[in-house]
Amino acid sequence: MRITKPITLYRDLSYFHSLLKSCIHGEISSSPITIFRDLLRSSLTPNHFTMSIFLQATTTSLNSFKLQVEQVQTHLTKSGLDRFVYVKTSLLNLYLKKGCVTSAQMLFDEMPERDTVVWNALICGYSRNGYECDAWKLFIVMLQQGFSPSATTLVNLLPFCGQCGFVSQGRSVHGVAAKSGLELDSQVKNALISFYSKCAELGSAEVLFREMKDKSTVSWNTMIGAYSQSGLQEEAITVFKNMFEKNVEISPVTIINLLSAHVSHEPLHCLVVKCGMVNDISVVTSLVCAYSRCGCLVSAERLYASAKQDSIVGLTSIVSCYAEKGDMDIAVVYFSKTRQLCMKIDAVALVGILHGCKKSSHIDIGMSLHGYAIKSGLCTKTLVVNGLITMYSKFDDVETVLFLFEQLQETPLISWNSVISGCVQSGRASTAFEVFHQMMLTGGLLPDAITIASLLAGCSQLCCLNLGKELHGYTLRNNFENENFVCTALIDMYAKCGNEVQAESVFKSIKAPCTATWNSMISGYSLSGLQHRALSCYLEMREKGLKPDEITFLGVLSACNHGGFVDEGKICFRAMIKEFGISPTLQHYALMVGLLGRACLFTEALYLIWKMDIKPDSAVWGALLSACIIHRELEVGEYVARKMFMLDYKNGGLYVLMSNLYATEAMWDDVVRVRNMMKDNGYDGYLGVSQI
DNA sequence: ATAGGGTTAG
Repeated sequence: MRITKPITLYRDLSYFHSLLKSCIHGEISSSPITIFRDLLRSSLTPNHFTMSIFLQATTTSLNSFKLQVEQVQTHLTKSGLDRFVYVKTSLLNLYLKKGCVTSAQMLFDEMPERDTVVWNALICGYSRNGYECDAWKLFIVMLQQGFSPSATTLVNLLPFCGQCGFVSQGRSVHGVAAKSGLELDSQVKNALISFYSKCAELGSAEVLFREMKDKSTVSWNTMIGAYSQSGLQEEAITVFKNMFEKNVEISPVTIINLLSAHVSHEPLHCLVVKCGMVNDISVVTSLVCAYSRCGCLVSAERLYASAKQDSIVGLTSIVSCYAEKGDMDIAVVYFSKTRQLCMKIDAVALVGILHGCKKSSHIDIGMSLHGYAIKSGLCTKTLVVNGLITMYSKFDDVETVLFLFEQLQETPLISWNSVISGCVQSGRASTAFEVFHQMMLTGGLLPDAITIASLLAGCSQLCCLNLGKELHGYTLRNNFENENFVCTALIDMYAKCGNEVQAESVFKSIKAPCTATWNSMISGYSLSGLQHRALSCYLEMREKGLKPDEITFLGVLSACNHGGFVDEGKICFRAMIKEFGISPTLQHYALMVGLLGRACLFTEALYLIWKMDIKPDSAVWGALLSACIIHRELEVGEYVARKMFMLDYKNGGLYVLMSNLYATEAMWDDVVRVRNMMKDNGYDGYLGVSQI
């Protein structure tokens, strides 16, 4: 029989130190607090070294509380261990990690001596907690007090200089780097490349990158990211190819940056599998986003489900995609999942789902999301308020839009733009102009292409040619003439204000019009009664190799409708479905039915309606009914009227149309019957109100 | 040090 001797561990300070170090590297799951308590229970006394490692371990672990930090500080003061600079630095880092900026600042102010590491820690902590200006001021004080910055100092400063648009500050960091020789440091160089690319100085970034001799994976990634953020996909791919040829190791960030440059995701997915990155949550999340962005929601959801970890970003991209499509039921299910998983919903996640509240049937979801925004405190974020403004303008609730806007703490241009376009879209163009006037008086902001495009849409609505011309002048003075949205709005404005010649001259001045611009010209011609020109414009567009979309066909079909071009209309309608894969909307059907009906092709029109894969609305039936009245087609007319009555008995126009039809046939009894029906239902035909 | 989800436009 063998007796096993119990193993007794020799537990000295270095044993506890190595345990705590394992916590920092995430090698063991036990909490640093537990280890520290064990240490105190043994007869050992922690020294300054123990405290420093313990504090670092606490900073990395997620489950420590403010109360415990204060206990630690008391312990340090009592034992006198806080006289060591690096122990205090560790404590400072802990405070900053927990967001206790004021405590950290107090600690810093009380320090009798400081080294570069402490300065760096506070600069970094300020910028991480959103106090970028204070970080910058602290850097100045540091220089004034004669401390030399280290590479870490500069590397801490450059990211927020890039993100917050501190262009001149970032340039002076470059100056400091050049003077001190820190420019040679590869981390500083990478940070500089990133800074310049964020400040739209891609040229400077390229020069730095080209001159760099010791390019690391991070340097290559940074350059790929720089091109991707500027929308230069080809250049991003070229950098990646070079990187690959030079056998530079790729990292998850390489893949993420390529995905955000909208590089085709299938080959990248293969690469991810090959390189064994399938367990990297950031890479998988980016792939989920790429799949949902291109509408492959099934793949996105499957991939998301396969991930080992949940992520708010991946879920948000799926939610946003469903919301965008208008599938609010599914979007809400996924959004609730986020909450069930106890994930912290942030501004981006909330805006993603808000974006989907477009129809009046979504008003309840929208309002409860607004309630959630208030409760969670997210309502203070400009991003969220902008999202709410857009949502309420889709509900035509201009009063709430203006109320929300007034509550904003800061009003960047994008918020003004949201309100202005919101008012226009709600049919309140004159309010939009009032808001714009206020912006010019108070904001110190200048309108951009988006402001102008929204205001031009307002001019179209009000038929206000003079204002439109003024805006046209502004676009010429400010070189907006190449902005697609502005050009399109200009053409639309001139056409709707009856100035077809100007609309055409704007169109002809554009070097490479996009589909939307062609669309506005086609509809413009059709609106001005130039149906033949509308059709030739459509043909010209196709000759140029541009792909028509569903808006194009609205213009084309309405031209055919007004011109009575039945054959052309049929050809275009077929081309739209067969050649371009566009499913007709209710508006397309209404135009097509009207066209057939007016050509007396009642059977064909009825067949088209019966074959529709969506439920015809009163506009579709109404188009046929109008044709019946023109051609005194009583039989079809009565059938259509019954359909319309079942669909919407409140439609006053229906009764008027029907009584007119009976009147043309001198069927006076029926005229009286319809008029009585109208009175009984309380719709007396006076529902329509003219604006002019 | 590099990174993924987002608000305004015809």
